[in-house]
Amino acid sequence: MEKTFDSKAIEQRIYQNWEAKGYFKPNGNKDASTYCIMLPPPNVTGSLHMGHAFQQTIMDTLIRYRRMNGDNTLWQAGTDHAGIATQMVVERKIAAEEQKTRQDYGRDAFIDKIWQWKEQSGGTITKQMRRLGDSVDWTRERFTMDPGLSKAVQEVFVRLYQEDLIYRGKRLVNWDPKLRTAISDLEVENKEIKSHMWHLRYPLADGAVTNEGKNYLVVATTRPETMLGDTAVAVNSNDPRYKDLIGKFVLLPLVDRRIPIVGDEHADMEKGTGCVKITPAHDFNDNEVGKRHNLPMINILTEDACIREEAEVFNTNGEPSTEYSTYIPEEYRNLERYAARKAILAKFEELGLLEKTEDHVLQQPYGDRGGVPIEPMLTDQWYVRASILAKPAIEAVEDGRIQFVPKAYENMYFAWMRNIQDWCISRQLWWGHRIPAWYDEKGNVYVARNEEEARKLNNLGADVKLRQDEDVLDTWFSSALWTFSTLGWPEQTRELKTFHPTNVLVTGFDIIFFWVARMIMMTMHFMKDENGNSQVPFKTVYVTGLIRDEEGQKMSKSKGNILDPLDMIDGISLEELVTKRTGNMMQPQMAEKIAKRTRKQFADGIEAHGTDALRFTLAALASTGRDINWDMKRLEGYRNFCNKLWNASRYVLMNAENKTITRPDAKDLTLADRWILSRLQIAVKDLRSALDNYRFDQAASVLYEFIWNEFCDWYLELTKPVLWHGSDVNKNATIHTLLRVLETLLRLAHPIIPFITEEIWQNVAPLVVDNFKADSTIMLQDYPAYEENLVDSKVMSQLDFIKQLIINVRNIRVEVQVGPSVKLNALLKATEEDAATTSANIDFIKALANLESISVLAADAEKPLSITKLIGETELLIPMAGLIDKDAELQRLDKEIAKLVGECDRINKKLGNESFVAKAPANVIDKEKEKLAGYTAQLNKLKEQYQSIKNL
RNA sequence: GGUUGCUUAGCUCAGCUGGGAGAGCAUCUCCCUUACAAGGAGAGGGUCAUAGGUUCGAUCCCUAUAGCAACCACCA
Repeated sequence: MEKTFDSKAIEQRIYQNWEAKGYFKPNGNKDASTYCIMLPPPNVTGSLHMGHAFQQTIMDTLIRYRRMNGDNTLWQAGTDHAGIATQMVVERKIAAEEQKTRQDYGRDAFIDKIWQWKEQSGGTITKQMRRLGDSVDWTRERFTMDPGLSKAVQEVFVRLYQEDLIYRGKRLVNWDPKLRTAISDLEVENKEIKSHMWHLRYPLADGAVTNEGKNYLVVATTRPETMLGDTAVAVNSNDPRYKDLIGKFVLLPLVDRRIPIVGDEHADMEKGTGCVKITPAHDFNDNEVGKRHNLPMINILTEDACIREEAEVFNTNGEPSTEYSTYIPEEYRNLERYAARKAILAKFEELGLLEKTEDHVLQQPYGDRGGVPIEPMLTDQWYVRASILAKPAIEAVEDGRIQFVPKAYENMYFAWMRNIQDWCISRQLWWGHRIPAWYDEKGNVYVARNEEEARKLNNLGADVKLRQDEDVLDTWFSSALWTFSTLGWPEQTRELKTFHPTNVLVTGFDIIFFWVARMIMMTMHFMKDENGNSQVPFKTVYVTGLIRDEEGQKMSKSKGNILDPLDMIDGISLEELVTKRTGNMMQPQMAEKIAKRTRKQFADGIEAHGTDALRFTLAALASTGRDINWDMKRLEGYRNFCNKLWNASRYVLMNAENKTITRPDAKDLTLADRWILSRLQIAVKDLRSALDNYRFDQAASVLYEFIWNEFCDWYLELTKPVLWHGSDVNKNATIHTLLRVLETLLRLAHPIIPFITEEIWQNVAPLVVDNFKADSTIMLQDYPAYEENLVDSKVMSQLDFIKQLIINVRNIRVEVQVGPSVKLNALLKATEEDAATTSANIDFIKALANLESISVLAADAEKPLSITKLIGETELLIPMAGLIDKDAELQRLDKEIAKLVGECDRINKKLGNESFVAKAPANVIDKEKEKLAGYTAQLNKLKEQYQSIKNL
């Protein structure tokens, strides 16, 4: 074996073997319990980021753990077509390479182009998942636009429509003028921007005047350009300044539109001027006001947010209306919205109608994909009546059929679900599931699984021309069906029956609303058990935090702080890293800054750490669902840990080499052997409990602690005296124990660090596993079970004493500055038990503490001048008359005595406190008393030592 | 504006139902000892954000404050 673990070469070889042998498939055991995790489908053309690596490490750990437990285990994987994101990528690509738009291509050709792109780049992320060691059943990989899944989407749409849970309507939606599509509320991000508040004068009509005698009202607005679509001015009905004007009219400047003054609670007397311009077609609040007052809606914008040549006028129900003129002054026509704003403000100024301009900070809604301000826009869209579907979905979490880990996220879920708005599911895109609705020439709509069915169901003859709805569905519509569509629904497949409901969903909190909530709603509506009760999609939602950079910043391309998990695994040179971070940027001006920072932070690039180190780090950081600030040091530490395990294994294998090792008699085991076997059981117990409770951080620390601090630091050292000087039976017993413990802990650690454990196991298992089969794999071995009867607490306390003894000798060496190579003589004034332990294990003690001799003094023996330490009630003495630095030793003892006196005082005070004695529980009082007794005994011995040294 | 979470060693974070705080990294000292210098043996380091309260006892429970973060809503 090499001195270090060559992760790159070994990992890929191992993974290929696993996959080729079909180890990732369910075992099909009908008697076993089933365990299923659905991979949140990543964007098919995307690539792996830290969040994926994090979540997948957790999923793979759970899956491997369950698989080793014998469960019939399925990790279902697949990818998402990611409608907007993918379409944008391809649009950018054809723009850059061919100077073409999707319209140049035409719908069908453009979609073909996307499919080509998908074929070409679609494998990236699944390849990366393989590098992570993900044990997903690749034979069942799915894609949201597969025929099967598309059928599920269609079926769900049609059924929901038939149940009146999907409807079409002309409503105000969040419109992305760059992508020219509607988006859902969730896809809107508010950004704080500096802008202005403009106060505009609207002249009163019919000679009306305000209380103050003015012949105009002043409205305050941040969006003056929308005034072209105003259909009212609202004032508060209780506002003494204006209430008399309610029912009168203003004459809207520029278009001379006579519009009413209405009284509405929306107008806040405290804010602005108290008068609000009402633009029902371009503002959500105004739209509500419009409904309350039966106001017409005037759409003045095109789908790319330019001023129309002619407005569209609708009545309050969205039907075309002639109540107002569609006239728009020529000077504003076709102006982009912000140019229009400028022009309109200029005109108001010119007319003397711009009363004032104030600085104003406002939250402006932006499309999360397009990155431009969204525009509330009056369009025909499809909606899901989410509030109805939400009801059972809320109940399922309330009554615990679905549990969130950490639980705190349930509140977030409830808050959103209890106030859920209808979900706009149509998108004016080309890439996605086309809406299965057809229109005849009169505009009647027919929803069906296909055109033929539409005709048949509605008795439409061949002479009726039908055209399919142009729009596609929101990507999240198909992802919402993920748990059952991937298993074959609407067919009643065996997989669906076996694996649904699934067990755990591992995902980020950022998509609880986008995905988790909608998945629960859709699944519970469509999936029923044999009794007709709703099935949940999963029983547990494990919510991870976000992985941020070392400064706590979100990782993003534009910030140039992205870390690629593959680079942590394989390493990357500085130049490549800089190129990667600065290449293909949306804002090239940032490139220099990013390059500079990257060069500073990663002066030597990134070293290869191996998959296992990355996975172990991610597990160790997975604590409470909090965000994680990524720390390269942590990764290095755990890479060292993997190396430690590797070298410990080398030690074990070197000692087992060319020897016939047989199962030893129990009596031939040394104390150290028996101790590590006990200690191993405790690790097994702790690790199982950590994994059962989704505490991957605890699992990692149990492994780290056991492997490094117990197995390597103590046990391996304790085996050396046996292997070098011990009897043959002891040697055999110790080597056997080394192999047995190593083999067990490899299985224990395998779910988190699969590669290194497999590689070592292949060498260790043949030496210790009964009936070892040549082509077996660690991933299908039994996960270690806790065996309580193997835990010997007496052995553990004996070894604990030995450890303390050795540590104290080492401490003395440092205190008196005697190097570790100098052999010392030690004496003990020991309790009967400690004396027995010492003499039975004298070789261990002598070897690890590097002692020439150690002997137990008789109870009444004179104590020679020594440096002395206390181990419980036993005194350790190192006679070293000439070596003692009297002052230093006295000082040290002083310090220790003072500390103990302090402790004793505190406890005495506590025990003297009447209310403490009266009210504290008995066991707490006993504990304090015990402590006091112990401290007092120690104190006395220390004082004795102090005296003897002082008398020197 | 509302909600939730966070504030513990220089850094990153654990700390289960209240009984005088732990890890890794970093720092300091000594050691290339036949598994490992990506190592070994030791050491130092904390008013548990602040102020009140409940309690015999508070890092933990309650209230308020400050700072940070996220989410939701809204600002015409």
